[in-house]
Amino acid sequence: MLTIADIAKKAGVAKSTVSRYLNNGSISEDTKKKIEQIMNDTGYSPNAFAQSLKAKKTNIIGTIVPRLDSYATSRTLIGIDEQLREQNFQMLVSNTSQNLEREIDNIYTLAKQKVAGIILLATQITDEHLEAFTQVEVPVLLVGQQHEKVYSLIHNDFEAAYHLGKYVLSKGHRKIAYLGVSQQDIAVGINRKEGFQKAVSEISCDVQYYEAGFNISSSLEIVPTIIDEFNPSIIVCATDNLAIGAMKAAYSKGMDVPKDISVTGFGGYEVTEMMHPGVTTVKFFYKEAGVIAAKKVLRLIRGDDTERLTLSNFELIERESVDKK
Amino acid sequence: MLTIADIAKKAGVAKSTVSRYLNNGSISEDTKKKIEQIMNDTGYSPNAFAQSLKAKKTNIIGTIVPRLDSYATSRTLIGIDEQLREQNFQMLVSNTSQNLEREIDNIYTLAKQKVAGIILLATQITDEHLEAFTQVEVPVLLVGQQHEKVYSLIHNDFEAAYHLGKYVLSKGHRKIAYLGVSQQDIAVGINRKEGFQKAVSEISCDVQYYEAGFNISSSLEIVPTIIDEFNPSIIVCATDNLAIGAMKAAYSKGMDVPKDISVTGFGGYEVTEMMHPGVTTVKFFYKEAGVIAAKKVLRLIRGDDTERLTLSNFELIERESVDKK
DNA sequence: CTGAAAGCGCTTACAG
DNA sequence: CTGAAAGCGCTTACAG
Repeated sequence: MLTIADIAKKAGVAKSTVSRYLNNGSISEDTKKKIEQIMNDTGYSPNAFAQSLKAKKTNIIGTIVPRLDSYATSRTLIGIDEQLREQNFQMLVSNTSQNLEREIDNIYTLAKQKVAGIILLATQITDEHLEAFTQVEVPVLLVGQQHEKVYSLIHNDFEAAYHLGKYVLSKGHRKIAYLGVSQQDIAVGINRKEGFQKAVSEISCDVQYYEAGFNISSSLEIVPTIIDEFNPSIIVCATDNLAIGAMKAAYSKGMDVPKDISVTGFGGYEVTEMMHPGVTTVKFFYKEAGVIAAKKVLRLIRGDDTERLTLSNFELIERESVDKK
Repeated sequence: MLTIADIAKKAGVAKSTVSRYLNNGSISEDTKKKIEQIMNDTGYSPNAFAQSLKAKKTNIIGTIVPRLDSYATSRTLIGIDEQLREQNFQMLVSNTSQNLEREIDNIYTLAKQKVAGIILLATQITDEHLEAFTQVEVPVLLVGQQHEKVYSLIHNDFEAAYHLGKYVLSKGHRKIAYLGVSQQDIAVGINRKEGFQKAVSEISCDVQYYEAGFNISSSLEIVPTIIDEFNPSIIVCATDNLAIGAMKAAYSKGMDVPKDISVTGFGGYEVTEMMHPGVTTVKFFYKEAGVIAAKKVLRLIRGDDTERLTLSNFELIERESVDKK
């Protein structure tokens, strides 16, 4: 393994000069060429530990995720990773298994590891979060949730839900069950619901609101009751998983989707396309959001200015799970 | 941020003594207690960069994955991460986006980063791989593929496929399409196929073999042709994704699964349960395999002996996508 | 533009 | 069992 001293000797200069070359300090064209030559010949690359020890920072971006086995998470990570790699940064992912406490811990741990920045795929922001953000002197970017005190990148949940609501109404549905999630989750629990509410408020119709957990089995449980008690013509679900569970539940009751009941999802998971019937849903661009997120932390790190809140786009995807009434 | 010098001063000992405490060298009960006390009071934790620079190794396990957005990958990573965390090791994941060259590069890069070990979620092992394994002086564990020269953990593809084949036959199917993948992939392309072949060789029946890529759309393309030309009573797919595509394709042709044609998957992805009908498949225990993998590299690192090849278990899950003939 | 020197926070022979 | 010193591979004022 070559060190900076080896390069310096070969080039006939001092270590500091080589270091300057590496850190784009001012050096003459001549020495620059000489060093460049040797770098190429030897394939030297600096020892990251030594760099970090001295410079007290790294080119690592810590990414904290609530879970690894989610389509949204995976795709977002791919986007982050790609962009970071391009800029010679490295992604370090830290999984919290939906444990909020571990999320807080991770913020401190990553900071201690001297990461250059932190991207948090957030579910909710507590006071402990805010405390941690101010304690650590590392730029933090929220993805998926927003908070006025922190730089955030969110999917346009409100607009998307409004859009989807209008679409559902345009299909003639007037007896609608909305299956949402806990309001602790601002983006999914509140923004989506409110966007939808705005849409249905603009026309006279019968809407009932229900709440489930985040997993498929949770909607599998509640949907039969919804059908028995309310018998809607459509179930609008706050996530694709909920929609998948709803469809499964409908089938179990011997109903056909969309003939007997329509269903919509939210998120645009790949699997919604592969189901039968395909699930009408709002698609978010997770990978693209990841790319934007990476660019945004990098700006934060470099001190370039960037907007407080960035909105990522959406697209309504019409498939077969919604019937015209 | 406290350094080892601060602790030493507070404890009235030399830095080397504190270092010995940290690295369980021999020190007296007395000084041990004193230092322990101060550690607790101050919440000191050593600078990982300095440690790595000196000790020339880390407590990081590099994990190379071909893709991030796969159920198998995600679940395996979760298992690895959990186990590593428990043992005070850290997981660094590196995504190659199915680029073999990047896979090789990553082996060298991780080694240069002084990771303590490497776990490779492998797809195929080339000579360049073997070359890299011997070059780097870091323990390497293969997961999902085996090679006689490398420590490996695989799912029991052959047995599982044999088992599934017997099951299909027991359901009365005698005109069977097997939809496999490239034989470059030993585990999925060869072992599964051969296990299945062994099963069908034990009884007289009509079997045709086909090959697709790894994604849903690939089977979506080929399955209509299979149905038109061969018209099997069942399509046995080498992966769940292929099965999902096959079902979608069947529906598109106006056929009902399982009434008109049966389908089986392989892998036990969560979504197979949520489809309608549920997909009969072989389930692998990815997360558990991840845990075992982590334990295994740790043994390798510590020089404890461990078996060359470890087999992870499977379970046949009967659902509704297979009809009795 | 360039070099010599100090120092980042650890670990590890070497003596005692 | 313990301490003083050297050194891991870099970076960064400080002089020139």
